[in-house]
Amino acid sequence: MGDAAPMVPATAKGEATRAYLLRTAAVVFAEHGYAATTMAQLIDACGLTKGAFYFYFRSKAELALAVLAEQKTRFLDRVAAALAGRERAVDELLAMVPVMVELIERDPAAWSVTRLARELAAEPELTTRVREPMTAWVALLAGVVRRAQAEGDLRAEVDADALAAVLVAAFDGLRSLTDVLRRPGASALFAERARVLVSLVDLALCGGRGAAGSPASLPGPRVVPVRPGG
Amino acid sequence: MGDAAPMVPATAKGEATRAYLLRTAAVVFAEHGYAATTMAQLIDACGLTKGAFYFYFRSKAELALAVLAEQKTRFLDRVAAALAGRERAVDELLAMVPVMVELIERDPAAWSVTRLARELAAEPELTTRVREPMTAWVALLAGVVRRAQAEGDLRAEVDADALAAVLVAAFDGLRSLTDVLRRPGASALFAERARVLVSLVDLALCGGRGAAGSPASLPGPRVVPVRPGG
Amino acid sequence: MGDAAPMVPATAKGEATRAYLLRTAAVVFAEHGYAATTMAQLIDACGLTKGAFYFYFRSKAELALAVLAEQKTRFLDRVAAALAGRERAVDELLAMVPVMVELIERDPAAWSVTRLARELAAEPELTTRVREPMTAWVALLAGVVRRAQAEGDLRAEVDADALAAVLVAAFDGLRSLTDVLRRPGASALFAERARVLVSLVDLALCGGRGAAGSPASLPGPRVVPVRPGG
Amino acid sequence: MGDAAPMVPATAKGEATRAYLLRTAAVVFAEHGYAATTMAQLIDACGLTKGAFYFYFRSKAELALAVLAEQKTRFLDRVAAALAGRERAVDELLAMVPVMVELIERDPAAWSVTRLARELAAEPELTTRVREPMTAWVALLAGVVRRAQAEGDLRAEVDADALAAVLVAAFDGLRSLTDVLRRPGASALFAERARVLVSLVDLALCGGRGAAGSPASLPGPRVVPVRPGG
DNA sequence: ACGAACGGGACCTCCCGTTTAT
DNA sequence: ATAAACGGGAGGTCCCGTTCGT
Repeated sequence: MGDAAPMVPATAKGEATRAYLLRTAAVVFAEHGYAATTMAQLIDACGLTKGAFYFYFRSKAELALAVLAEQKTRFLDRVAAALAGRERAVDELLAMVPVMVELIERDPAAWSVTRLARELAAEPELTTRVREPMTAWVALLAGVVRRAQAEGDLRAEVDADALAAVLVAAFDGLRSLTDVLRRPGASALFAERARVLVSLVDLALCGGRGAAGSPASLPGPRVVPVRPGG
Repeated sequence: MGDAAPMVPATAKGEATRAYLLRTAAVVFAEHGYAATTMAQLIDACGLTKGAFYFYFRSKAELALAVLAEQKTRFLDRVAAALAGRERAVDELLAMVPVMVELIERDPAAWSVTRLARELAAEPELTTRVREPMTAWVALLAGVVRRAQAEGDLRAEVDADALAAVLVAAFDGLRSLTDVLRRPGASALFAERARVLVSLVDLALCGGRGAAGSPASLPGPRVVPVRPGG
Repeated sequence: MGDAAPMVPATAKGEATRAYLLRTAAVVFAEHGYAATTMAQLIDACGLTKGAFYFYFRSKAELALAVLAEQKTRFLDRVAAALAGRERAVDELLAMVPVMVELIERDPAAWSVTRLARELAAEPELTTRVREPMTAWVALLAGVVRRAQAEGDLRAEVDADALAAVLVAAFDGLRSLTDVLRRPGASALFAERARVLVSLVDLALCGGRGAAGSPASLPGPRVVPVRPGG
Repeated sequence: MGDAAPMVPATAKGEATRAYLLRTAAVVFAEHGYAATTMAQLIDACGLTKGAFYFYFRSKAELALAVLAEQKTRFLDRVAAALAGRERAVDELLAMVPVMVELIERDPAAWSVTRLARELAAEPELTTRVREPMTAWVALLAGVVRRAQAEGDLRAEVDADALAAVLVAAFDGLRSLTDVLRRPGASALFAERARVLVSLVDLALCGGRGAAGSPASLPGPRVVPVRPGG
């Protein structure tokens, strides 16, 4: 979708190799970011030659862009799959964050997208091509929000786009903050804070529905943790 | 003494220059980030010479760290000043985000801190020195939250530290997202979304108090905008 | 593989180039020392490009270390070869210095090793890797001394290690002194003084055996020159 | 003596300061060598200002040259003083090395001269001015050797200049080697090896006289250590 | 004599994307 | 395709000797 990339190999094997490179590069980028990652590292990690590598991707930026695009689709799809089968949109909305947390825990490269996007956005000529993944996320969420509003499960006064943006941003910020303050148990911390975020939304806009049928006035224990570890 | 141990200027003039460099560098860093900022840029942005920089800061990293520290203090102080005089902690809490938004609009370098922190955190040896600004923010917020809880204006079940982290992260993420999606009117968008964030907290945990005396059940128009720009 | 881990060329041609670089660098280092030698010098001395060097050696220090190692082996081997076939260890010992003098005259880079070692030893992290060549020399000599003692040709009371160290040091010092006092005829001077050194050892510890069958009491003219050039 | 330096302060206080700077610089140079020593270090170590420092010495090279000259005189004088009062030249000769060892142990900067000389000799324009200290040493020794020969205590066939050069070179080489192989007990090792050097000379050319009246054929225990520490 | 700032050169390092032989 | 070599640019660091007010 909107690949815009040149050099798409014709053979099936070529396609497979390309996919492999993309996935491997995603991991390396996720670890060091765009600028700090060197072509040599990338090439090494993939185990092939400079020549071969440059056969698939014209340049570092080209590669990063491709990684971005692929990773976006991949993650979006997986989230959609995990969310499928829920009756009401509001349930999707509230389940989304935990699902994402779990996905990220299993595949840390998954959310590398935003980091890459941030770094690439700096170069003016790439800005446009980089917005996609972020806007896609916001759009996805906004759609869910709107459906929930239509179904009467979420206050109608809220601007769906704004709320979606806030949620994406908060999630990304949380990930980022946890990264900076990296220390033992960071992963658990991240998950817990993400839950706090969800419960904020739930309580404010959905009447505490997330708390499994409990009355809105008081958050259920699962949703708003009463002291971490307490 | 020779110039082996500059770093701490002896005269008032020196102090002034150092501060000037710090402020100028903050702006440049805020625009391009750490890695993408070149010493040359820094140098001619402030009109001094290479020597002057080397005189005050041993290295680019040293400079960035100093910017970080100064900016943190500066911003923290200004927010504290703007918040002073409020009777209840919950009012501080709810007012904080708008105050920060305003500060940032007036002085875009102010929030450059987190961007710098993120980039510097990548280098393992700096990680420790970089955590401070972020933790300082979280700690500040957590304090306010706890006071609001003690005063009975904010649900006691919420973990203050987690909530504080979520707020800081969300705010930062919002800023970041707005940056990536930079387009005309981004600033207004940022402000508006920040308000959405606040109202989430207000509605979820403070009973909609921020809505200037209006009953909790429905957000006042000022607080939760019904469609952006509408 | 990419160029992240060159250092060990895969092909014969690569091996040859590496060896060529090593030998060329040895000459340049021998002339100017480590610190005073610039990468640019090195690069155009061998006619290749910056990239080529970086391809084979991570850094200047790395290069110097490699030169050190190669030159040590090389020189050690050549001396060993030139000494082979002598019946008694004492003959090896006494022949060694002249042999080395000749080798150095033919290939001035050969003894650059010690100069490099001295300069590199200054940096604490290299000290360890730099000791090798020197200790190898001392060890080699000490071995010969011990064998000569065992064969009854050299006074047994002398500590072999100490004597070996003195000889290596004296030889190196001589070379160094001659360098500093560089002037026409320095090479001949060096050779002559080296002979004086040998004759000291011969007379003191081997009974003047070096003097080709002449009685110990008086040094033969070949061994202890009566006036230089006379 | 042959100071050749400009900027000789007229006042007594100026003279004193200059001397102080010279001595302090000698220590710093002794530790790091010429190239690795920075002006800032020097200035710092002396505790005064750049301006002040440059008032006394036009440049780093100028300073090093001055240090060289001063240190040479200083050391030469002290050795001469320590040697005075010996009846025969041969005794002076044999005592010289131990005396020097002791001096160096007490004042490590003393022998920094040769290191400085070596480094400075690299720059062609300084070569001439740098030879002095080394030649002075050789000349001093050669004089003693000649007197000993005249007094009949040292074989006459040996070329005095060559022998002197060998001794100076060997001593310096020993110092250098010990430096490179720096490890616990280096100082003691140096002293011991220096004794071995002396005994070589003694046995070869003076009939084992250093061994306090013992017959020439066998080195006395004090002179040629029978295994170190044994 | 001091602190500050100048001013510029040189060096090492790093890495990107290409090109050549084999 | 692989290893080797090209080719060049840019950035950070370092430091030297000078100069300006005070």
